[in-house]
Amino acid sequence: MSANKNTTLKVIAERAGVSATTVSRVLTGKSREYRISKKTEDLVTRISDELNYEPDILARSLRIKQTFTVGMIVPDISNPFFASITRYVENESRKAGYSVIVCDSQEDTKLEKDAIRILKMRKVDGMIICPVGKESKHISNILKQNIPVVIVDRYFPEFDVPCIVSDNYDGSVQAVNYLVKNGHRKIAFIQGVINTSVNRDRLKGYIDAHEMNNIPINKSFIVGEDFGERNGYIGTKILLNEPDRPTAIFGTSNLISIGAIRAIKEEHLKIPDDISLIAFDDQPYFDFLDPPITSVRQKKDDLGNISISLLLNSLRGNISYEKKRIMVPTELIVRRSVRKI
Amino acid sequence: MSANKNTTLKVIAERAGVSATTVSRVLTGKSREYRISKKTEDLVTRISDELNYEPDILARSLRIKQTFTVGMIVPDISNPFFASITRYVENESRKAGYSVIVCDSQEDTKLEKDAIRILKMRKVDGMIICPVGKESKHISNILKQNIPVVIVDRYFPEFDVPCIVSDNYDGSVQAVNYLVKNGHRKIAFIQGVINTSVNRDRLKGYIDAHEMNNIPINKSFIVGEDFGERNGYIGTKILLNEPDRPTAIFGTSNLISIGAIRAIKEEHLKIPDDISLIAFDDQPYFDFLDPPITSVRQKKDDLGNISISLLLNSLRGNISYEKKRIMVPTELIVRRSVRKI
DNA sequence: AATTAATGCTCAATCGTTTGTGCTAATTTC
DNA sequence: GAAATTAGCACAAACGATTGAGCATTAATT
Repeated sequence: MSANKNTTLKVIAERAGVSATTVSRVLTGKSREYRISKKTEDLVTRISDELNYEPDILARSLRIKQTFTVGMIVPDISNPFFASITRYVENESRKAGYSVIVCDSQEDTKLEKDAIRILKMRKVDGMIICPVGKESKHISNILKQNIPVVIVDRYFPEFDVPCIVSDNYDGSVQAVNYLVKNGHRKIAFIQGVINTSVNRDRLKGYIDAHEMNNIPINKSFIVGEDFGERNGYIGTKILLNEPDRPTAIFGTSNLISIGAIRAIKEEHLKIPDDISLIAFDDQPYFDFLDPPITSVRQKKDDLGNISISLLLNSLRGNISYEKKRIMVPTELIVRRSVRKI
Repeated sequence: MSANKNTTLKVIAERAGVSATTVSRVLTGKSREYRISKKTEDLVTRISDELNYEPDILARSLRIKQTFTVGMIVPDISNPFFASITRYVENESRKAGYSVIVCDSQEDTKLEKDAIRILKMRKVDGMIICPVGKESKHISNILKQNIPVVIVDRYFPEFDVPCIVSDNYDGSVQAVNYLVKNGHRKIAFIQGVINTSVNRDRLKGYIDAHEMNNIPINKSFIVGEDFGERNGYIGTKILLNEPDRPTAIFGTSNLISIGAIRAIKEEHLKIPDDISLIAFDDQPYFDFLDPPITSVRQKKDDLGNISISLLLNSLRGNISYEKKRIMVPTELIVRRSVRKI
């Protein structure tokens, strides 16, 4: 009925009248290799089934130096972006026989370091990290210890490790181009955590798109310092009180954009009549906001699935562990938050 | 520098010229108890520090039958409701020295059973389960094996186990009362997964509030069968095409309500002019929807924090492990999706 | 001075697997 | 019919920690 708490190899061995070694070999599918007779094999498997045997995973892990667990570190699990990625990672891991230990770094490098220490202590077979992104040394240290790691979302150009990232540059270019096409030339940029790859790439896209369109950059239009709602709110407040107010705001995260909407409402302005808004990282509810928000969609399913399958591959020893950067395309979802001027 | 991969008790023991036993006792703080001299104690701790010793948690767990891990099962980690709860659970667990293994049951009882099997196999010290809620036997089985469990969100009245739930009944009563106060008498109810406690309690609140206000129940106003967006959409479509259309819709989850909004827009109706809407489970962005949605807020922080601290308490052997149901109050957040008629 | 008590530690078993090596009996080979 | 294979398994040592019991040595007691 219920799994017997104390069925060990030894118990099965006794009942079958063989050694624990033999039982182990049968149950790990090594009967052929070690010439266990069909008869004993059947006997052992039968008894094992009857007793509902489940190997003690701790003992096994201790011996074989594999835990069949992967560690996942995210800056904020309650952010739908990371929650979605986590979901795909968990699903695929389970199918492959791995469990996922989740750590939330709360956008804090210190906690991230701690999480890495803990995951190493727990002997995870590999890690998927969505790094805070401000520092990288503690992450390159993992590599030196030969623990497979996959980086998602924010990457570090300076060292070789598989990274799965959205095409942030292109998404940013698309967004700005779209604004320009609609007549905007005064486009503000509310950035996220400075010195993260994500922010750098989006900023570069913003700048390059301006150049491509021969529009000078107004430095006071670039504000902000993290990906949170509050930052979007504050940034927007500042922008709206510029003497030369922008005609459009590009909020580089879903939360930043929500904060921007709050500030805009507070100033009794209308989107898009008084000011246009474009967001990064599309959310299901963007369709139902007032007005529906035009945004750059990131493919969270691909980010999650690619990263976990890359990790699993390298865990299985497939040398196809290419130390490459994988770009997942972004897509502009046009709704009604941008006005033609 | 980096944690030495192979510092074991034995290594320290050799360097210190003592036995592994002594080292173990020193490092687990049992020097006094086993009369280890201050001198050896200092020596051992010094060497341990120098070598950056971290105990092998697998070996230790194997021996002491504790893993310092807790399992967390949720129906959908990408649902902000569960993601938030998970966040609090993870934070508190880490502070207490526990790690969290997260499993996503995808609202599927079969996967939930599987998750339980896996977590047991991994010898988690305890579990926090947000059950799918349609079946309970597999959960009561865990209890029989004396694994501490805390249930969150959806509970089972039939057996004794700590449950942390929102006051769904009261939230529902508040919502209906508010609608009635605004002149509504034809109130539709789009329900979630039938036969879950959450749904039963919300439905009962809906019904009782009708009774309290002497309003008869119209059975065709009760539709739906799960907590998803699609269900909200379909339910609303049906309701809007009733001959005797309701004047207000009560969507019993955030996703259901989003689906309702989609259907209402599709039918070219206006909230709240043509139809009023009230949602269960407030979301940060509800404030920015068109119009801002009135909703019943659940305190996810309390749900998460109470459940993990209850579990940790019982893990620490505090007999205060009361097999009780803990109700977390809900709160009506009035915005502008309900019209006075 | 002999006995008792306290001090400071070690031995060896144990947790449940896995694995290299070795051993016996049956079978094949020449 | 002796030697060489092969089949079929068991022994015992890991993995790295914890723990009850025990053993010297020194100090205290009578």
